[in-house]
Order: sequence, then structure tokens, then C-alpha cells
Amino acid sequence: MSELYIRVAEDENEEPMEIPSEDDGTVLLSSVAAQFPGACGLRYRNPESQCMRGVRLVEGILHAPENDWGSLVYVVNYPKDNKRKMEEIDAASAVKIKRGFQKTSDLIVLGLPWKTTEQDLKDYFSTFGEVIMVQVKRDAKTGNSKGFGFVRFTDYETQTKVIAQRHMIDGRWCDCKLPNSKACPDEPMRSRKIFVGRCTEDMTTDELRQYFMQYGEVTDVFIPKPFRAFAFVTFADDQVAQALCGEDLIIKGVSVHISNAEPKHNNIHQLFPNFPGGSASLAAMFARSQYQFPSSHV
DNA sequence: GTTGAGCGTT
Repeated sequence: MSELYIRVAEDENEEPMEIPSEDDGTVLLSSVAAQFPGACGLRYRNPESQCMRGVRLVEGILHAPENDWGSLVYVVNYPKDNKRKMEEIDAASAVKIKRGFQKTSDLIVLGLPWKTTEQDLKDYFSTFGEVIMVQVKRDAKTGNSKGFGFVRFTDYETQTKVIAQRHMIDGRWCDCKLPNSKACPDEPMRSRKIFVGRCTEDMTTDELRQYFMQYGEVTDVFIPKPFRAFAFVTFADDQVAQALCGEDLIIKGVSVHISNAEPKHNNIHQLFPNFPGGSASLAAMFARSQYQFPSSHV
């Protein structure tokens, strides 16, 4: 029963999304809601009667009809009276939410005893949640542990929990951190800012704002000058921004492509590339100053 | 055959 996915869509004509089931074959409403915010249940068309049927829901747990989800496409139920409140989410749903799940990333495990094996790591971390991968980094020649390794979990919640605490592994305190190679893996995912590619020169900030307002509240529009054929649009709600990523939208008759805005580098040399006196004096001045780069938006 | 802050061969 494990590793099973059921197919869920906004409505019968939409492309279904696969939602993971639990080990016992049930599906958590929260799993559905992660992909379809605001969802309160599922229904499906009974192949025999051709009528829509509700999926049994008990305390947040969805139970398969006849104990088998089969290959049917299940349709999301939303609270009827909530439609008004769900305006922005509906807009997001209209362009399909593609990356609802928080992606996990490998975590570096620092401070491992030399003797600790991958099996040891697997055994230990499995007490927190389902483990996808463990590694112990070893010297290529000797095979000796370098005293650190990596672990990856299925669920983001597990990852959060594991990072938050210290770990006693085989008699030593170890730390789990996000590796430097992925310094901020979740920021791009949650960004409220989108990159609008293939812009034309006649598109104004006002026009872009007007256009993107239909998806949700726009808090900023930025068009680099001189013209560079792209723009940034920031929404109040990250879900709206994320829902648009990957879409090709038609603005003023031209197809623009929406993608995640890359994190701004917040680099002093990038902000002041030609600072008089060179980068050293700039760095010194920066260090003396009280100035903090904005971190509120990516 | 050692070590103890860090950052990932395949």
C-alpha cells in the first residue's frame, strides 16, 4: 500500500495531480490541501451510476471507496460559502498550483563519530520520519569516515524538526544543517516575486500591474532600465506568484514567460559596481555604516 | 592505526 499516489484535479477536465497516500492506504486531507489550498474533501464519478460521490472523510483522513483508490480522478471539494474569501487562491488555482509541496533538501550531518555507518544514520533518523537517503562521507582510499554525512527526508516537516534540535548519535552530539551549497533552498520556492521574460519595450509598469492584478494583489513592478526584455512582479501572496511560474501569459498580444525570480545577490559590488576608490574602500565604508541590505524580499 | 571544524569523487 505504500508509495501509492491518487490522482486529484480541480475538476474533471483539469489535468490531475498525484497526491501521496499514507501507508495504510488513506489520504490525508492536509495532503490534498497542500496542493489545493482550501480543499475540504474529495468526490469522484461513480463509473457504474455516473453520479458524483463523496469520498468518506473522518477526522481529516480520506478513505478509499471500496478500499481501493483505483485509477479514478478525484475532484477537489471546496467549502461553498468560502468561495468569496478564496478569491486569490481561486486565481492561483486557475493557473494550477504546480509546486505546492515544500521540497526537502539534503541536510548535512556534522560531528558524526568515526564509527557511525549509514545504517546507523538510517536507523537513527527514521525515528523522526521517512528517510529517503543517508550518506557517510569517507576517505576514498582508507574508507574512513570523515565525520560527516548527509540525510534527506520525505517530509519538509520532518526536516524542520531535525534541523531544530541537536542529535545524540552513537555517543556524540551532532548537528543537522542545510548545506552551504543550498544556502537558502526554500526562499526561491516561497518567493512572492516572479520573473517576467520576453517583455516588450512598450510595456509599462502600470500596464504590468494592471495585468497581474487579476491574479492577486501586486505590491511591486520593476522594469530594468535600459530595456532588457524582462521585468519583476511581486505579489502580496507567494502562492499567487508560485502558481504563475511556468506559465506563458499573453500581455498586449505578446507571450511572456513567467518563472521564479532568482534571489537577488545583495552584493555590495553589484549594487555599486564602480564605486570610487575600488571595492576595498567600499567594503570598509560598508562595514562602518549602519546600513543593512533589505532581506524582506528576494 | 591519528583527528573534531567543516560542506557532498564515483
